[in-house]
Amino acid sequence: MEKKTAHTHFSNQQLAETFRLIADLLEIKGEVIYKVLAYRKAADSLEHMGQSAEELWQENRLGEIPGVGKAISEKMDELFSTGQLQFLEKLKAEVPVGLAELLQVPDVGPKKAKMFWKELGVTNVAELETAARAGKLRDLPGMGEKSEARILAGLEALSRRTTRTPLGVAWPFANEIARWLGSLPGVVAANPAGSLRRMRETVGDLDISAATEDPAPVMDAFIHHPRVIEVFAVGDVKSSVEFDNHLRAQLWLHRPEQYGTALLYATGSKDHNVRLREIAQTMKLSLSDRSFLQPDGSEKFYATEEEVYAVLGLPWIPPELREDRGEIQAAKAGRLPHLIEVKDIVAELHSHSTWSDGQASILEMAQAAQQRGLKAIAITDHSHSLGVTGGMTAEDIRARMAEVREAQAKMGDSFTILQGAEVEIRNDGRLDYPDEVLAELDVVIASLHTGLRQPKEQVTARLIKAIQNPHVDIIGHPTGRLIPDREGADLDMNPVLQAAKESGVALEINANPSRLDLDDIQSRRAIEMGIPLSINTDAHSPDNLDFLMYGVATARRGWVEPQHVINAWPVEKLVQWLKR
DNA sequence: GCCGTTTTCGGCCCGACTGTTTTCAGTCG
Repeated sequence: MEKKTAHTHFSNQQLAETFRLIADLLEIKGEVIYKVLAYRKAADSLEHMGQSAEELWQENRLGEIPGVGKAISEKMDELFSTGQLQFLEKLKAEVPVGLAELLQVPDVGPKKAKMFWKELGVTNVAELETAARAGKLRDLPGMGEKSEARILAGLEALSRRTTRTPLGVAWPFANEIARWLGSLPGVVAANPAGSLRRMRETVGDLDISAATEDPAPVMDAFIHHPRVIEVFAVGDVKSSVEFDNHLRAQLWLHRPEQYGTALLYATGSKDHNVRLREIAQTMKLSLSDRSFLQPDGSEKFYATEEEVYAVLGLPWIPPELREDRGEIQAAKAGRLPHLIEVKDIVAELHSHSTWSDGQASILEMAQAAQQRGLKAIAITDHSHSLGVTGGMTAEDIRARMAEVREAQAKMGDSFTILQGAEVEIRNDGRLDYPDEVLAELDVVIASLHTGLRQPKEQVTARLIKAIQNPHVDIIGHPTGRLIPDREGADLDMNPVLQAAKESGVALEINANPSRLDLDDIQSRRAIEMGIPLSINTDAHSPDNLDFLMYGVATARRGWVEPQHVINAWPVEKLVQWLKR
């Protein structure tokens, strides 16, 4: 059959946004909630699947997407074929589209949005603010002065809130709070939960769970933590605050004997939990955050997640896998991956010294790596065309070799320093050094730093040309994205992955929490294709080496095992691979 | 609107918190 050609291209992200908008407008209109949830579920699937919906559409395979049935398939078909969606246009004529953004305001949901629209003619956030300031909200049914003030505060928070918080900011802070909670009298356990525990690259609010027999003093201590600047809600089991760094956090308290179900519930993801509850239902059990409800109405409590999974006939599933991306089926079949861990990494293959924009000498970087238990480090300073970094010329590389040898002598035989460079991929896809210079290096990383906004065909061809250079070992931060500010290059990933597979080049998972590039989904596709990965910190100073945990976390979310990662191999095997 | 080795029709998670209420509605996770 002939392949279909799209009238208009839509990325999965764009499709997801379209269906989320439909869901919001339908909900405000008052459509049955399950129809609304169905659109949101389809949007989630589109966002989280590794494949492009447009490709599936071309092959008439849209129905394979979980949560996409006849109606939503037809809507995507119309979008690809015509660039339009009549259903949405009619919906917009019924419900002002600006009302959807009202749902972003804390304490404003579909019911209130509809009421503000019908009673006051409010159709967007700006009009809501005007109405609230004029004191018009307080007289509406179910509203009062307090509700009006909360919405005003919510509007202010909304204008202040930028984006989701990068993991690299949220993780250290949440753990500091959790450790502090754990040190309070009577607290048996305290953990970050939610997307933070699943190590998603960005997180919204922080979810923290703790176990104690005596919740009142713990809750009281929490809301009076010296860094808390606002308390939004406080109850016996749950409270919600904002810290002075503008991170918001919820604390859930549970009795220690219920902590297993509680932590599982709070960790999510929502979809993972839904699957677990479905399994429970087949066993005539009802799983909640507090217990398993038995058919006779009694409850059984479990203190650990391991016990909860065991009741369901499953092994414990690492939080990074809990995204409903096949982990439950794998657990059932006894085929969970043996996920890579930080301790599996033996070598850092992407680091910088004072020979380019790094802050430390080669020896200092090597010593810092050794202190962290590594057996080898590649010093991969920038090449000269990346002017801002003070990159090396070919002559600099030869001069640097002497310093590497000196540092190697001081480090002794138990630690290896590799000669490397992070070579710029120029605008035409050629590398910054001639082949004979590249041949002298142990490790060649090729990276894009400029021209990331080139058209898809051009930037993809450029990267593939670099992949095909026989001296290149690793592609550094392949897409060039920066979290949360900059989208990566508009790469066509299929041919890029295919080229990496054919050339046997490793793709990097850059562990810098502002990069995490490749991401979890792309990493999983790469290992499924048999492409080797390399997890590196891109350290510009000794303490940057501690970014490793974020790269490993991203790899774990991508189901990566140690054998997939070249710098988790024994050093001898790694060195041999580099010489291939 | 989606989905099905319990169903092609009838489910789809539900409890905590707040505010405005005299027993509940809306929001949130």
